[in-house]
Amino acid sequence: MPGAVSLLAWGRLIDAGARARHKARAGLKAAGLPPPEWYDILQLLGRHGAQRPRDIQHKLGIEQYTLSRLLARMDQAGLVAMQPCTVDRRGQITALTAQGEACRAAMWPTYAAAIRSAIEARLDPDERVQLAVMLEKIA
Amino acid sequence: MPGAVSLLAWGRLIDAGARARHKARAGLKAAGLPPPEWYDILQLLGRHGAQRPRDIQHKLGIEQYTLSRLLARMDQAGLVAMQPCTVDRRGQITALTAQGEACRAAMWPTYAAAIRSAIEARLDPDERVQLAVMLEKIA
DNA sequence: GATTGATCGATGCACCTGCATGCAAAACCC
DNA sequence: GGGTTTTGCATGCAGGTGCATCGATCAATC
Repeated sequence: MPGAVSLLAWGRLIDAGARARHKARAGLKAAGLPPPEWYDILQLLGRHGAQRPRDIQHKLGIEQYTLSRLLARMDQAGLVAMQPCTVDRRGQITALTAQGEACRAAMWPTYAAAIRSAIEARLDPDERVQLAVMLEKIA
Repeated sequence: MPGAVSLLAWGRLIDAGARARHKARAGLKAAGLPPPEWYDILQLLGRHGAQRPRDIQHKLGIEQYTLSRLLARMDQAGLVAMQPCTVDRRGQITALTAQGEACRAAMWPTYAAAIRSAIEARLDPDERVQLAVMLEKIA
């Protein structure tokens, strides 16, 4: 049976995580922008170059079917482009389009605001470090 | 623009929260048990007695429409009973049934295991306190 | 180089959630 | 009291998620 402190930490972890995600999503939606997952993908493709769904899936920890449909929507929206993969004909190369990069850039201010209001507005610098350290052990 | 530590903390918060929730849900489902939200409601009704949806909603921070359907399913499953509210005929009193209490008890070991593996297996006691404190400031 | 098994990605289905709205009862206000 | 606003809960609809499974391709073993 978990101790009281563990229960407290658990409850707050679940709650804080849900709230944070929800707020970020709401802020983006209010600005007419896509959800946070899109940002993560756009960012990954921008930083690390075009890659296969499988790799994105592992790096971001998204379920296979979720990512598949996510990419389909983003492709539909013109933010990424799917190209046939020459070395493995099952796969596809998912590349960031110019429009995709523009979208990522457009999302950043709003996304960043959510992060600031969740983390920086409530924790001073050394508390942020503490939180990051504790959370690393959990994830 | 958020600092690097804030970004790190944010990412881990989102990730750890999602992972924790997902693991708890998966564990319960694997044991043929209802999802974690059900536990929270059953627990609340057990501890604090029968009450109206509105109160549950505020205490647990659930969206109104989510709770409405959640309670409908739990009622359907016989875990709670909806009784007309005498003091406000719009409302209903949601009460825990014996079957509901049994379900809550049956869920606890599995739920507790998820909490232990997420918190207690990875943090020693004073780290748990630190985490709880940091998360309180965020939530 | 053929068979067998594993991996990649898509998708049908059922369920769940978010949003907007509806209806009914209460609270407010003149 | 009569009309307006607010509150409590339910729900139709659109969209997202999880699960299982599929077709296609690759890899491994013989």
